[in-house]
Amino acid sequence: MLERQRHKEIIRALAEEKVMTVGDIAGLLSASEATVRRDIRALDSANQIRKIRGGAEAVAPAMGDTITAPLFEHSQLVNADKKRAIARAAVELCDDGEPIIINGGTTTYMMVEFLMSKKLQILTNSFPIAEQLVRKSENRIILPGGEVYREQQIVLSPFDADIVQNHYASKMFLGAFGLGKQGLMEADPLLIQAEGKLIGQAEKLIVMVDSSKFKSRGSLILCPLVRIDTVVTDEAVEASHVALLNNAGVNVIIAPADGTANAELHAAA
Amino acid sequence: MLERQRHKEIIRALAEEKVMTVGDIAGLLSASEATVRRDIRALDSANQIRKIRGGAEAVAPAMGDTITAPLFEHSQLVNADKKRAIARAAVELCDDGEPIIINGGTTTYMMVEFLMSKKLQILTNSFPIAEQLVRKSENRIILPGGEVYREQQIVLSPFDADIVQNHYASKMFLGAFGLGKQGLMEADPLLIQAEGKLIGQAEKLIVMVDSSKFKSRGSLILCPLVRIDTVVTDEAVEASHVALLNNAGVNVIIAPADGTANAELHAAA
DNA sequence: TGCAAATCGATCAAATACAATCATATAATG
DNA sequence: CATTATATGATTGTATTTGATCGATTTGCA
Repeated sequence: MLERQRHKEIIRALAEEKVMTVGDIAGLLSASEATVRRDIRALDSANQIRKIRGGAEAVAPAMGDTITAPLFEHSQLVNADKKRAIARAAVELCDDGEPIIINGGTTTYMMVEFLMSKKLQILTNSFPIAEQLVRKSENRIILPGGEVYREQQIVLSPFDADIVQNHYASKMFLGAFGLGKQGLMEADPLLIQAEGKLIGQAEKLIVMVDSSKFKSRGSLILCPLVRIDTVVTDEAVEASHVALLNNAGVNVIIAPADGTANAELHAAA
Repeated sequence: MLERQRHKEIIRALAEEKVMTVGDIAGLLSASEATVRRDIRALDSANQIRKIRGGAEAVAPAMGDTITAPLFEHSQLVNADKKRAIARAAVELCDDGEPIIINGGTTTYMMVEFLMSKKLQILTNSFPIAEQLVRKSENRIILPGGEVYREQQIVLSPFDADIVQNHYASKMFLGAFGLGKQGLMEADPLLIQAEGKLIGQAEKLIVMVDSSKFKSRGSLILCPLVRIDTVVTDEAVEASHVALLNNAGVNVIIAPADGTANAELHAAA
């Protein structure tokens, strides 16, 4: 049977059964389990079905149209591989059930892929992150109140009284425009405002920056280095930058490019 | 049996039984108690059910216009044509630029289609409404802070301090579980709280109920009839119900079934 | 209050499912 | 026809899940 036929049949069968085991599907298609696993993986990455342990399930039919429109444009493609590796390493720092905060941005958005199988309590101002995780994961999602800004894709309110004040997390993940000895730099005043609100509600700050961010500078200082607990970056980072961070008491995790090996930890002095 | 199947089955069973022991669930699933405990813990941390000593209970005895997830698709089909007509008539009441509030629910969700071409300032606790309008319209979308409840598809917070306090709207649109001379009825205490928060921030209440809602009753009174400014319903509504509402000072708009003709206004006495 | 029964979480061994790899079969290409 | 590319199925080692057991904790009842 052709691959295309199998895919169609799997989707059709799942529309009825909702959930099927690998064995069930293999029997239905008269194909080996290995092939079925490959089909499931392919259909899952195409968002046609959802891969679960033991088999597959139909994608949760939401109220409206199924949405797969691009959430971000260009900047997501810049250093995408590195950002993905960084995101993977960052998610590995989380334990199930842990309350975390995720600030909006293209780098942190890459975490979604790895958060799917987690069960965390996630407070995020990122509308796309919330959207994906509400639909496709079992994480508890908490949103701050405010207006949804389309350009930045974040939820932000100019008011102080917000339920964010009632939440506390062990870790907060955030990207940045630049990172240097002055601290964490940002360029967009709106983002500064959004991040500032959340930073106070987390114990440890985990900054996710690809190595190019050590060069670029933002005009606005978000927080000093000492406030940062860990920086997750990629292999291309210079040793001097790692040393700078370590001296400021910041741990540095270098995410492996291929994602197979373990992340390398450079503990602060 | 697959983990996901068990989870689904547990949620489904709890929707009926409200509360079950670990042993009951283990028997139902033909699984060991250890496994059931693990499932309960997982579903509890995902906020799908609540873990209690000895077993588990449903997280909310939710019914009414805001509906539990599995029923959501189906209930959207119940009276879909009427709900769509009602939604169209409701949206026609809005002028561009106007600040409005939309409460979550299947009836109000039908407004999305007609809101696409509008440019309103919309405060809504409905996650799917926000999702659609953020992506496909130019309306300004404002969300209250809180957790996203998957069953009800709404954003809700147990805390009082919320940016909702800083917003005011000329109109609030909401569905209901029932509507009678006692007032607007709802079934879920949590929803009462959520709706109550929003109701205080709006000048005029516009209730959207198909004619079947005049029969059904909720156990909880959300607000008295006099608080309601307008009721939008369908052609099948009985004259006595219209009279009842008019006598209480409530305007009644009857949405035409085909949507071509104009809505018919029965002004209050 | 104190005791017994029930429930819970942690731990561990067995069962199961997984991804990766390799060999074979099938199809496409020159 | 030979060769390359692709798809399939089997195998292997690893990771996850499951169910049983045991001590700790909580609950119900006297």
